Amino acid sequence: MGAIHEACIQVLVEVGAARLTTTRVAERAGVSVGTLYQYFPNKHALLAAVLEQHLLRVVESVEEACLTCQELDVADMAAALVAAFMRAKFADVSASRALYGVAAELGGSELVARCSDRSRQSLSRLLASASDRRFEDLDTVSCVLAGALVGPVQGLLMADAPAPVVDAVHRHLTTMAEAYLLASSMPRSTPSKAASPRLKNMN
Amino acid sequence: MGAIHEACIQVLVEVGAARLTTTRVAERAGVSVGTLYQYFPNKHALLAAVLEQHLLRVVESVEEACLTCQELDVADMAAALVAAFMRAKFADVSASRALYGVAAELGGSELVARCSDRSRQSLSRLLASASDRRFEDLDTVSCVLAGALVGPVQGLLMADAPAPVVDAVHRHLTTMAEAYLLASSMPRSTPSKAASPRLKNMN
Amino acid sequence: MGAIHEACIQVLVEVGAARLTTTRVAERAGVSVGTLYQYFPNKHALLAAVLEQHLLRVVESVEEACLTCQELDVADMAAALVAAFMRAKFADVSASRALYGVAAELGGSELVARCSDRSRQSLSRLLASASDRRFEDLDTVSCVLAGALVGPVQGLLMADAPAPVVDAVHRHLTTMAEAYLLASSMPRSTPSKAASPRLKNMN
Amino acid sequence: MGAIHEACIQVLVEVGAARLTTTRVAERAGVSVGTLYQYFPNKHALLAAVLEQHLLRVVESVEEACLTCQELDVADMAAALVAAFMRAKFADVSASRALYGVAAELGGSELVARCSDRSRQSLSRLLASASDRRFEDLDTVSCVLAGALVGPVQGLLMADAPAPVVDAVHRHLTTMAEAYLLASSMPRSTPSKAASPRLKNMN
DNA sequence: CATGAATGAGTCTTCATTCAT
DNA sequence: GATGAATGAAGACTCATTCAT
Repeated sequence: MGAIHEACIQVLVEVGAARLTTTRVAERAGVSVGTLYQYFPNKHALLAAVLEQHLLRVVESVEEACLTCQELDVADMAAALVAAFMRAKFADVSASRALYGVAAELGGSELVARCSDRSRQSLSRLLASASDRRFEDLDTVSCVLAGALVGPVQGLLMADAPAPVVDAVHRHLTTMAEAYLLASSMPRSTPSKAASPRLKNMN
Repeated sequence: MGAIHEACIQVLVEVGAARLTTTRVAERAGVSVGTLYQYFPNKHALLAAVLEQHLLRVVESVEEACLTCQELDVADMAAALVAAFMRAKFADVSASRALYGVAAELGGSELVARCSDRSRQSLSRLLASASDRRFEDLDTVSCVLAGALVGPVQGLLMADAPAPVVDAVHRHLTTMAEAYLLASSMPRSTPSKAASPRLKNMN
Repeated sequence: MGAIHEACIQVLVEVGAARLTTTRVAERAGVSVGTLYQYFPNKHALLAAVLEQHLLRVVESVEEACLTCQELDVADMAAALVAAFMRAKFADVSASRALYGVAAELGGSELVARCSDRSRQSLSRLLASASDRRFEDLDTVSCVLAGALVGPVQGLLMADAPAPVVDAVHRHLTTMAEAYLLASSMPRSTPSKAASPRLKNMN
Repeated sequence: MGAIHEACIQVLVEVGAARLTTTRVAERAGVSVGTLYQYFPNKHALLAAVLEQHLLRVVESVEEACLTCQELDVADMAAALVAAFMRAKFADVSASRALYGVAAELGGSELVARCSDRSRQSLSRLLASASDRRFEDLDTVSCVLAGALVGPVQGLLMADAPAPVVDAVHRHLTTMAEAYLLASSMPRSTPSKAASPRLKNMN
């Protein structure tokens, strides 16, 4: 079963979602089609299972980072979040790339929606605990932040960007996340710390 | 033929990329399959053409905004850019949504890459002309910025978000773009100087 | 289309309903599977169409006989009915035999029910018009009569009975139909004709 | 195994012959497929066994009735015969209905033929012993009579007829059988003579 | 003996593409 | 140029049967 799962990813990476056939996956897994269908009721379920695992891995990585950074300041949160997200996405680049197509194909499936939601909720919780700042519209912020990470990373994956570029983008995403979080929040009544907000006010 | 093109989008919207067939498109366009094949060598070409038009529309909208904002300050650029991008993407929501799947399917096609590149170049040119700021790593900034807009917008489209949410995100994206551009650049020493930007224009 | 229809019957005759495949039918018809599916939405529809034609042929033959014998006496009706039914069933023995399996497979389909009904109604109308007799429970009589013809004929078909046997059964069925009709009815008030009824009374 | 046998009938009743699978039968019987194949060499054998049992039950019921009515008069024979046949067929209506499809599928199998033959022979022997009448063409009569009972009963089963209809048909079948037997025979000259029937018994 | 996972040939069905009219 | 019937390769899925445990 794990073999089929793995084979599915390999086929996805090699020929893409459009040319993936159950027979090919079975062959690659070293089993017969019949066996494949003993574990997955149909092709769609197979793809969904594979996609789910991938999405969950990323979501869990994000959730974990969120829990770890609880109550830190916004800058630390931004850095940890970006790092966790990229680590998860780049853990298996080719799989991430291949599954992008699957996610699109499975379109409006609640699977994708569910994972997005989980991430956003973790994010909202995290931001609400920020030591230095207070957010008005938590849901919008977390939704925009999540999207703003996903977009560029997707771009890197699709373009098969080389490591230096990935690193540069990583740094920029951190900068952006921090800047955005500061810009979309107000300072908490804690002591003397109005430097960066003041900067913001000037724009 | 425009009718076929239009029909293709309609079918895409109604049944999705997976269930789109050349016959269905032809029927919807009020012509025969044979005629369809007179204008497009194969299904792939048809989809590519439709996708290209869509992407070009967005790219051109962005390029136009870039030209218009040349030499303004970063804050104005951010606002104009986000507005132009969202206007283009939300001009035909269902088409945008439907074509998302097509873009994924056509995967690494150079079509998508080409459009991304064009946008990034426009963006780079634009940012280089900013009256108040100077960027070190223009390419990374424009690439990250572009991705950071695409991501959240994609999310809105897939979730079929209602107008108020779209507006909220629009505002946040503007905030984010501005904050990011400021955070990733340094203040220009001399106020009114448009020499290097002007040079840029000439390329 | 007629070719496919015909081919379907041939395949049915040669390999039986269980081993009939759409590909085989198409091959036999000298067309491709695709063509077959242009005329019949699926295998079931094809079989249903073939069965329907067969059943309709028989039903129409019976209906015609019923119309022709209107208002004759019961004995003549019985003879004509049996003759019409057998003629129709034995017009294409192998097809009749082959379609028996199809009818069973398509089981409770309203197709079979509809045809049975049509026959029974014709029969009821016919019997109601008998010049010499009056029936109390027309529906039961026609239903039993129809079944009593179908049963033995089915037996002949399945056993591939030789002509002499068929003829003998034909004669017996006529005898039986006549005897049954007389036994299940009462004489009409018309003049002096009480011979056969009297026989009935004695049983 | 009886459990498998029984399970087979249940599956037949519930999902029909077309959707019957060996696995489903095994599951229903509470054993594994492997075990099923220990008792039946293949699916066909299983179905044949089940069908055979059913047919034999009916045949034996008829044979028993035939033995019991030996040397009675034709009217009593008809009544007893019809009653025995219907009792057997309606003992398990759903099973009878389900097995109809199996019988058709197993088509020209000698199984069906063998059972028909046994019934016809019993019937012939019975009729030969009739105290009041003498038949010329015993084989044709019994074959026609058997068929004339099977046909209407099959119709009732397929239509899932309600009890009153079944009763009405029962009565009509009795009338018909009696009428037919009288019409296809000649009166015996000597009343009490059981020589030839007795001879028949010895064969 | 029982088990049930594995097998893979065999079915139905779809659809991009062609080409004679 | 337009048409749309014909094509047939390809794919999803089923299920009778086997055999190692």
